Amino acid sequence: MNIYDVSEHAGVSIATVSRVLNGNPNVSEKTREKVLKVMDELGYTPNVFARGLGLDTMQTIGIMCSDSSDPYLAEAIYYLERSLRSHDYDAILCCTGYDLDAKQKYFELLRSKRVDAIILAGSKFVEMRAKDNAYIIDAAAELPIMLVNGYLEGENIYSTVCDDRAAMYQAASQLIESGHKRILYLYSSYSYSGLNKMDGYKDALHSHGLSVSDNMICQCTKDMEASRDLLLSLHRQGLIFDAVLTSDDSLAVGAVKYANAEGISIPDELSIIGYNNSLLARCTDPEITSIDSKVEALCTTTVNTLMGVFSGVNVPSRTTIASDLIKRKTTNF
Amino acid sequence: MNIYDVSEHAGVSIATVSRVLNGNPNVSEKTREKVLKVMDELGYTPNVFARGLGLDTMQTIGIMCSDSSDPYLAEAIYYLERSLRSHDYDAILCCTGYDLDAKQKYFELLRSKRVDAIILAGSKFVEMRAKDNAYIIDAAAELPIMLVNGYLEGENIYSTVCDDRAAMYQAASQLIESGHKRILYLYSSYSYSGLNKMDGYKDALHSHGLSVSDNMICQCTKDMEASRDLLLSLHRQGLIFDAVLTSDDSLAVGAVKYANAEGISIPDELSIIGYNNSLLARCTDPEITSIDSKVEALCTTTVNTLMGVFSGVNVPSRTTIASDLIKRKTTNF
DNA sequence: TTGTACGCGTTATCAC
DNA sequence: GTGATAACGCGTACAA
Repeated sequence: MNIYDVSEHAGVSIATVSRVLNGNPNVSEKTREKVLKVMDELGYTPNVFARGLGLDTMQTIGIMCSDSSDPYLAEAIYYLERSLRSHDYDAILCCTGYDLDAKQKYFELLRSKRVDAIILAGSKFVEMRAKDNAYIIDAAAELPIMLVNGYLEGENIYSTVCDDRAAMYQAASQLIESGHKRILYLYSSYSYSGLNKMDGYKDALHSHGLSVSDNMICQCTKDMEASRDLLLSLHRQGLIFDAVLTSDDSLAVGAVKYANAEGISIPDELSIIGYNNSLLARCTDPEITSIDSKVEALCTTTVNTLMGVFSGVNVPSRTTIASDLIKRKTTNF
Repeated sequence: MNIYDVSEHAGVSIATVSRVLNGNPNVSEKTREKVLKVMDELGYTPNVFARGLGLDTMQTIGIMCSDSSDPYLAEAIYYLERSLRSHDYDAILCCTGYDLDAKQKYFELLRSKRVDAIILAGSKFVEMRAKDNAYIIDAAAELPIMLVNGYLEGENIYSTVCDDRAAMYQAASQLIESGHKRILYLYSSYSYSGLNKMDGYKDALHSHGLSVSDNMICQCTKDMEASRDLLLSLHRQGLIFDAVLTSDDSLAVGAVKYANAEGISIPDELSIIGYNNSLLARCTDPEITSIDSKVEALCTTTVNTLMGVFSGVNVPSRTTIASDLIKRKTTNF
């Protein structure tokens, strides 16, 4: 079943069928109706492979993410897919894990599939060493690269980020201004976003005349049990803290578990702030005050920017979206 | 950069280049090396669109799911993608929502993209009325349809399901045997899986000589706040229950919140069992005993079955995977 | 307004 | 072991 069958049954040429198919106005109403009728009768569907070959596009975008089962990334992928589809683009998903070699391998794989663009979802795709990002910058010569919550400078590379630094600055400041003096900072990675968050925390302490001490900044696997255990052990080692600020909700959940386990009252004795405002923040008792990093806005903006790139509009290479602090029961403000 | 360029530079015909590309043994070692060298020098990558047109496949599978941000489905999609990719297949994601018309529309869309198979992830794709599933059964004449945790009978349709009925039967039985007499059943939908779960609950009561009463079976939006509020209102209306069995972890989280809010002691006064053993079950205090529906096994089995279908092996049209009860702190066994 | 003919880059079927 | 050539199905100049 192809365009020739349709043309034959309708008694017109394939060019006319193609015109009808693509809404070309240079077809008489009568012919159009005849062709549409035949298409319907034959149950004709254009062959996307042939179309792709001719136009050199299948209207498909590659989405890379380290782990789509992570609540934050799962949401991002959901919004990206929905948004892309509303623009008639398909999304090929590719979960890469965290290994640089694997990321590069999958990146090349997607390129070989001739996707129209690659979206790197999450902050795990920008490496510390510049040379490790060269493969992205090089590829951008051939197709647009979109970063969701990551920043990389380069021609044809577009970043949409949440203002993590400001978000953390604000959160830490509110903690300080509500009387907290010893804020423990818990983070899980040194990504672009991770570093910004930490800077926000440090800046807030500085601005308020507090000193930043290394033992109040702790790295922890992004896992609630790991976070709980780390806090338990720090507490037993005698570390004093009256607030925990975390780079991810899962770490904050661990903090709530720690407090509940030790009979520490929240927020009277300990305040806790999470990040991402995911489902997790609403699971615990008390529910967690969390920074909303605006995933949906981040994703739709990314897709809108990409559509701008496709249509040749001049779009910003970097868009920053402000976050919100969602106040719940783990803080006293 | 195409096969002609390579053939020209290597001084061979395109047929030979194609043979080298596809590992055809009828090429002399010398020629092969020469061609490979040229390919490397020119940075040649075969055009997947052209290949797709010729072979009528792009090695792509469509994955449909109602909402990929749901923790359970997000995990499923992760495992499906990973497993498909390990077999050199791409995954096109399509989030459909819950509306039947939309599901049908996207189903046809994926078919028009000529994917090699469609995976329906989650139990939301089998409708109560048989005629509403006709579109799936019809499509199966042309491509394999795989259901993950849903069952539909039909030629070229393959289902991989968790034994929800047995899982619920076991969970309810354990509650009864540990002294519970009034088990409230909370569910969110009438899907294939949803009905099986409910049957398991009812069967367990019957087997243990307890009567099933309608007011102990409550439907609730799949949302923890909705669940908490429903239980609060039931409680205040005077309904007595000593256990809550739920069709989803989010409902169980709501039950924990309800108990914590009312000062009801878990598990002494109230036992709670969730479903899916998702992240959510580990967020609360106390952590929730939950039925592990074995998503990973479900997904890898689905993909393995699909590969069997592709290779013409005789595969079962239905595979059932046993679940596990993961005991935590909301039950006293 | 409509039709012809070619290009897109493969794979596969022949001949040699 | 290798090469010429025909599909594959569409879009689109260009011609009519």
